[in-house]
Amino acid sequence: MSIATEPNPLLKALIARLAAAAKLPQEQVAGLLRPPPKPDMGDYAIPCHALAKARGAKPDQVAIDLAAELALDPALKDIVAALEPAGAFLNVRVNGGALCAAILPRIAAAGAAYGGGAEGAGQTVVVDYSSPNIAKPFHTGHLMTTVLGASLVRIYRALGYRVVGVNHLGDWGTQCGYQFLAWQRADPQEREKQLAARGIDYLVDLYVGINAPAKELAELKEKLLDKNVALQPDCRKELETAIAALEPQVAETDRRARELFKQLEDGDAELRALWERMRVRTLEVLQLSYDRLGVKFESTDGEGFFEPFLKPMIAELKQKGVLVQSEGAWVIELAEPGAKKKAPPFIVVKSDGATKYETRDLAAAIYRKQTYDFAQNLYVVDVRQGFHFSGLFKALEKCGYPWAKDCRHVSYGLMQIKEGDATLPMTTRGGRMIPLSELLDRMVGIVRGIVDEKNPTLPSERKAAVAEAVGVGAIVFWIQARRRNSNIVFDWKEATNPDGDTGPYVQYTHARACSILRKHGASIPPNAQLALLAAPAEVQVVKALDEFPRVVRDAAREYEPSMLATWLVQTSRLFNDFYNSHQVLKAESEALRDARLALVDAVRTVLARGLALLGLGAPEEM
RNA sequence: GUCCCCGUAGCUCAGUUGGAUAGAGCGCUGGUUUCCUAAACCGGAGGUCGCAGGUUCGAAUCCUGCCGGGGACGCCA
Repeated sequence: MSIATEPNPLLKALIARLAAAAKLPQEQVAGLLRPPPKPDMGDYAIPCHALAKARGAKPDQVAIDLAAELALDPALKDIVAALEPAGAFLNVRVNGGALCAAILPRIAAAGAAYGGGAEGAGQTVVVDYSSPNIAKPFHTGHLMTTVLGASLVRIYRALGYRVVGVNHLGDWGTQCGYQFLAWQRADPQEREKQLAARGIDYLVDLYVGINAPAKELAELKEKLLDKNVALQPDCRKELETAIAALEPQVAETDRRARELFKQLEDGDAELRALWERMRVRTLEVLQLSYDRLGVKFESTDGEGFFEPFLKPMIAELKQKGVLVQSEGAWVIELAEPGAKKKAPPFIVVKSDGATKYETRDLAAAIYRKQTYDFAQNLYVVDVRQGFHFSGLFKALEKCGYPWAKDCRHVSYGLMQIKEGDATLPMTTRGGRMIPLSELLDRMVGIVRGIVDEKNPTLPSERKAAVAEAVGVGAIVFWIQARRRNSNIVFDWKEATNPDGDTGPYVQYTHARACSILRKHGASIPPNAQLALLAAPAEVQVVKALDEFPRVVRDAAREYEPSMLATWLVQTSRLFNDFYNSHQVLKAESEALRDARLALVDAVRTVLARGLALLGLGAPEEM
């Protein structure tokens, strides 16, 4: 157990004495200890049901006996303020000042590293996240994986793990052929300009544009086949004519696109250079948005990178006998012998001989194990691909890789955006999608208006920095404020509500703490009498800070950054309560002022740290 | 049809390794600025924790069945 997760000295002593009195191992007592339902009932409670069995007495009596026994313990004299049996529970109220004096120095000593640890030393975690497809718009769905993945990277890194963030770019497939073809047809100067300025958005335009006739054709055919609509003969004829006119054109485009992609696969130098250029430029433009989110990848090996690995892998798997032929395709059978319903196989090579993204995922997983020797391999991908990943992991198991159990699909729900009274899905059919940069800009613009209103005297460049941190933070926090599997609706107005469970609320609380320290000017006195911090509001805040290291670990274990967000809001609320009811700079005495300054400094440190782990900035004023 | 996720206050959600009287925010409503940022704080109203069984001293939490919402399910990614 690292220092950070060890109970604070006071709690440790309490646990030791409780364990001795109850004649139980300390770990068990530590596990039983919990906060009472209401803070005014005490600081820690121990349920006595389990103890009652061992003692052969009623739980209520055990609580009473234990209280009497502990009251006589000299080691607890300065620690415990009250021992109150309440039914089957024993409530312990500790000496608040002593508790603060036990907790705050640990935070001051750790500083910005508080909450972190070294338990991950020597272990590697691979996090596959963001991973946009270059034929599809980078929209709010990618924002989810990017935000969640980046937080997991930071959280695991804080715990001492070596973390490899991978942006597994969807940069391979027939789509490339379509994009090449559209590129060839585009004006040479215009296309350069567009690619340089818009990156992936331009590639998507190319793909969508050249696919428009095919899409139209598909829609016409659907209309013709729709049994629910009775078509007039002349209308039917019209449809048939339109289809006949489109069909050769679409077929020709498809043929040429496939041909171009085949050429790329076969190593055509010119196409390869173009592909590389598109890929690099896409990443460069994306990085502009990534920078605003504080995201940086260790690897950008996309699907194309794994192309050379596929043939050898397929050959090896065939030789091993894992890859078998089924209905013309090469598959890994996943069906369990005794299962009621036959699970579909994992298709590695299509019946036309082409590979699929399953093939590349398989190769990528093997590559990652060989290259990084991960302890965990995480895929931050939306929940709809759950079936794919369970298949992938089972397939890896069938291939005989024991590390298949270390792979995990970190799923998340869908995000929609609220516009007025309407709720728009991020992938509207035919409707325009909001590009990421635009989403961020709009939010920052809204926040800039609030800053202008609330803090007009702030210099302009400071305003801009605050608006950026708070605007982007509002979105980033909103996404992480609920458990990742729930579907979320983004609400422009609510996300910036400083009274709500929002990023701006936490950031504002942090700015308040900074403001006090700034007004104080001088450095924090190092040897404050922390035991003076005995008011309930003070003790509640310090106890919350004490919880932080555990919350970081829970968030890592559950892959749930939302746990940090929840903690940040709760702690902010407690601090604001303290702020409102107690003066710091004009405290009753200098000694009390110094102690409160230490508390404020600790709050500032830990809130900033928590925000940073979630990818939010922490402006010192706003 | 099979599998996965979800169902808690009018709305958005915490709480789920089983523990006491189920908590926040929004919205509604009443109050707090000679005081460190009122982008704040405090109070009030608001609940058959989807339904029904079961396990347990104890269930929002675990098990079974059902209802309702979303998603996936052999050659798209």
